[in-house]
Amino acid sequence: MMSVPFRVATNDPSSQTTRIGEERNLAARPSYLRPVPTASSNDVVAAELERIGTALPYARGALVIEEGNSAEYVFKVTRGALRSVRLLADGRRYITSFLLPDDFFGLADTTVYSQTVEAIADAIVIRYSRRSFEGLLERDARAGRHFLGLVCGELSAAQDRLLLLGRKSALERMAAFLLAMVDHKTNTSTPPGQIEIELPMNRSDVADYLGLTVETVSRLLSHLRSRRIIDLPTTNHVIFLDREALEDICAGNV
Amino acid sequence: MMSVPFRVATNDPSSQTTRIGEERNLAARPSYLRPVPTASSNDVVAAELERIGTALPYARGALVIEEGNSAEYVFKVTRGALRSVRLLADGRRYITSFLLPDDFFGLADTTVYSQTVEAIADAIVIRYSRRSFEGLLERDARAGRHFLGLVCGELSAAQDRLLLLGRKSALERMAAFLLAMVDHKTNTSTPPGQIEIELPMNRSDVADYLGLTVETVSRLLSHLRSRRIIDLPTTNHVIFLDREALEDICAGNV
DNA sequence: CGCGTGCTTGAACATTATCAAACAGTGTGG
DNA sequence: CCACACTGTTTGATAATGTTCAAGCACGCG
Repeated sequence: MMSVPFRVATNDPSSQTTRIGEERNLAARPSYLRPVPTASSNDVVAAELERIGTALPYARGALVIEEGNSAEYVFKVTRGALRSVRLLADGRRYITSFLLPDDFFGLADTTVYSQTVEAIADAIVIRYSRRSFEGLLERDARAGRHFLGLVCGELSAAQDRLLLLGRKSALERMAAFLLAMVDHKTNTSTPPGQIEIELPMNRSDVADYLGLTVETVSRLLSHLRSRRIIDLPTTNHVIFLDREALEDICAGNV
Repeated sequence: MMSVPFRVATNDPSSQTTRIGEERNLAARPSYLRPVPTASSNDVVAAELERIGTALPYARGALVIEEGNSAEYVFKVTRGALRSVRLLADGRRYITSFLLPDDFFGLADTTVYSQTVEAIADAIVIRYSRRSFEGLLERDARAGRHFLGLVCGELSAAQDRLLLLGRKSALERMAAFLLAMVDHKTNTSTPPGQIEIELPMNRSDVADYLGLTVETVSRLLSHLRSRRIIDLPTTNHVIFLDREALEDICAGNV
């Protein structure tokens, strides 16, 4: 019922094998040598992007972009996980989104970054200069449409989260979050009825994502465990014992 | 400090003079007769749009699009005001945005509308068939970039509202809302210190926009009035007596 | 004039935050 | 290798913010 509150992902499986600590410039051939586009829109855009991007590694905790800095680059996650953060003057924090492989970020900020992005696990991101990125959009109408589609998906996800924050209870938010997390892991074809995931973020991050406090998040998870809806063998390892119950909670059937 | 939580507006002053009850098809000349683009990007896109749009009037309370219906059209507000609504099964409601002149809507929904849009005042909207709209994007890279910019702006506004809903108090939300409303009215060049606006929406709409209840909204407005920060000569007429105080509240300085 | 809808105000209540303390896991240094 | 410190998590008690329920008010309309 709920759509996934994470940034939409593209479907190109260009799995980078770059290791942490290594840097690789993907801009190899000059533009006049690139092949004439023949494949599907997404493939062509992906190829164009690869030409102008640079893969960068970030260790857990590292700062990728900082709110207020000049928005010179656009990024795409290849590996790992990051968080996109907005801060208030008095220290209150809100996590706009968790960024996972194939998610873009920095796209919507045309002059200055409106949020800080930090790695919550060792990560690899591909960096594109905004100039070359805009050049791509200028030349290729398909690229524009492609990114329009991506940003529209993000907008739709953001609006789902507005409803979540504006009108749902703490327990409903938690259930929605867990379901979104597990649905994002559709690739892991585990047998139904015994699905499990490893959360890449800590309680504090979950709290700041759901607009709650760490204590409430902890209590809600304990509550779900006591109801045998989930299990928590370790802090970040969640086993889904009763997915339907979560969906009921999500739908408002306490 | 807060960015305006309304949809971004384009800058083309193509003020329609169509009256309520009238319908006008703007697609006059066939595409091969349209002039070669020479003006700025926005102007060209606006001209293209005018060619494929149909102006439609909606009376106060009328339904423009309904959540779940096939997303056949894209719209742009010309006159009046509308609300974009998401509903939960049990009746809880959230207002994603208020739509004012020059705002687009329906853009982000590619297959099915994800929200209901209703007129909260008599309104005129221009309707574009998605097919012709997509055709425009296909042909003209500038159109794609133009709308990418628009949707990015909306995304950024939505993220501001996520922070607002996730981390701000009721009073802070109210102050932010009032400031956003008054800033949206920058065209009315009233003398500083005595700015006033007429709210197009009722208390219930404000509540569903800020994630509060009608009673809380009412109490907050009374509170601000008793503090001589605003005045309310009639229910929807707000006079700003102390804008700085509102900005302080917004910034977290109670 | 009386009804209806939307707004305001009050009192009791619920949910979630805050404050506080204990606990678990991990890495460090003796 | 163990004790210690550090950070993140859990749990409990208390408090605050905002909701719910209830009643009265104001404005517009038949």
